[in-house]
Amino acid sequence: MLTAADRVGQGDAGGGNAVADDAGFSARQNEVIEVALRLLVEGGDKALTTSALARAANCSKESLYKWFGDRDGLLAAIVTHQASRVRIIDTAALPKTREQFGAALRLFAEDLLTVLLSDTSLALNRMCVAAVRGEAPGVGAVLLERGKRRIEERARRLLEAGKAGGYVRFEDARAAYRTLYGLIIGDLHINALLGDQAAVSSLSIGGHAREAVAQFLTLYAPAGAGPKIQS
Amino acid sequence: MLTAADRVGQGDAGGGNAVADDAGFSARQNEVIEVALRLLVEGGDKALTTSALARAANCSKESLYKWFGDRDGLLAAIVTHQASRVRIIDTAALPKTREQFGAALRLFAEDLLTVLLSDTSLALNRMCVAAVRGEAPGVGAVLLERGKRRIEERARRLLEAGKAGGYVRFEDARAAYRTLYGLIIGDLHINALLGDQAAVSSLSIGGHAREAVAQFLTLYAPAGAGPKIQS
DNA sequence: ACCGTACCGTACCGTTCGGTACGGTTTTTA
DNA sequence: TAAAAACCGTACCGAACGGTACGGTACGGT
Repeated sequence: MLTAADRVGQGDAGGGNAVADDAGFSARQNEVIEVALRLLVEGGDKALTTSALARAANCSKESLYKWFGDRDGLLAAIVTHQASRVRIIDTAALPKTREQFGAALRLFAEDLLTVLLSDTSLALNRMCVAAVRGEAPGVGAVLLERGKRRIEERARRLLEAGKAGGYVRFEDARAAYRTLYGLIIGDLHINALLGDQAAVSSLSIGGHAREAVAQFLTLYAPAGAGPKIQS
Repeated sequence: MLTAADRVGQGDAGGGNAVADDAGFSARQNEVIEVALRLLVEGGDKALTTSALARAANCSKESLYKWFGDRDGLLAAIVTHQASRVRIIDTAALPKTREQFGAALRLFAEDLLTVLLSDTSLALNRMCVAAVRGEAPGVGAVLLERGKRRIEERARRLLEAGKAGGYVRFEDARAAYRTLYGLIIGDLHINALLGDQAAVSSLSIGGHAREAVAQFLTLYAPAGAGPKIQS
């Protein structure tokens, strides 16, 4: 028996000639997935019914079940699709100077804020959070693995580069990343997830990112450097 | 017409003699609410159906609807009830020394971690997050107002006391609180909400709280003090 | 011209849920 | 003690959802 996660990316297995994208879905399937994502953003988890999706995307429910297996498979497909869209700007050019390192951190902070507070990400996170049932992994694991983990990897590489260059000092990379994440996000994400729009609307992404990175550099400054005051 | 939020606390309006607690619910109603909370923790949002609750709590569905109006009213009642349970240890004795201030911050950090990562809080937050529908405030607003806001108030008073005592320095109390929250929680909360149990299980509450508070004190140390190295 | 495949639109089925109604029983009140 | 209110257990209803089945259509291959 295939689980929903296993089924992801196995659509169009009948031998058609459609080309699959990176995530393994045909063009038509991606169209449907994007309509599903739109429904999800507009009306939340409850609005994304198979009937509503078939109507909005001009496809048949039978096709939905052939492509995605069941509703959970559809949800997993949406998460996978969106995770492949959020291209991680893998700064192949690792920072060579302290200024480049700070700039790379600020860029990461701005990207993280922009993505996490976007309507799309919020709707997706709400869906995955709601799908967690006790011990079952569910769709939330897919989002964790294909979304957050990859973002964390990017930051970890950046932090290691900063450590190698002597710009920051830390022992536990996991703890350092958690601190960086906390300084950038704070309680913004959970407030936004709970529907508090005021917290998000009155926020300067650039300014907040700069402040958070300055705080991080202060905390993880090498022993020799004096305390850096945030600009 | 009453909204779900308006109805909260108006149970037992028929003239019974039952005594209402702080949140406005009778003893019997609190029994039912706690059973509902247990169902929610065990099986998630989907498991908390009116029929299941009536069966588990040995009450009739008719009583449920008389007490709470509709399902949303029941959910709001659960949130209100739990928020009133999490008594904020209002440290009436504000810190008089730097050590007391640090200890109070550490206690706050431990309380915050313990509460936010508890099964009950996670289930409640999952429910409220899932209940957010676009522009409608929903139950999430109740949790924000009666839960998070009050915790934030406690921390804000603590921070102001620290500022008055000269232990910390900041301009924007909101920003300072967000930093403190971020240092304490990091990405632990969202990971736990998404079902990642590994991130939570391998965590020493006390140690992490101490570290986060040390970082906060480093960042917000008054200008005169030298950089404090975390113990 | 014929076939296989993929697909659409619609209808349909079994289940479940929120919400209501009713008879019988317990508890409160006078 | 008797009326009245609250309550329980069960049954019931309409609606909506996940999932399936079927007839009809477009299209590329042979």
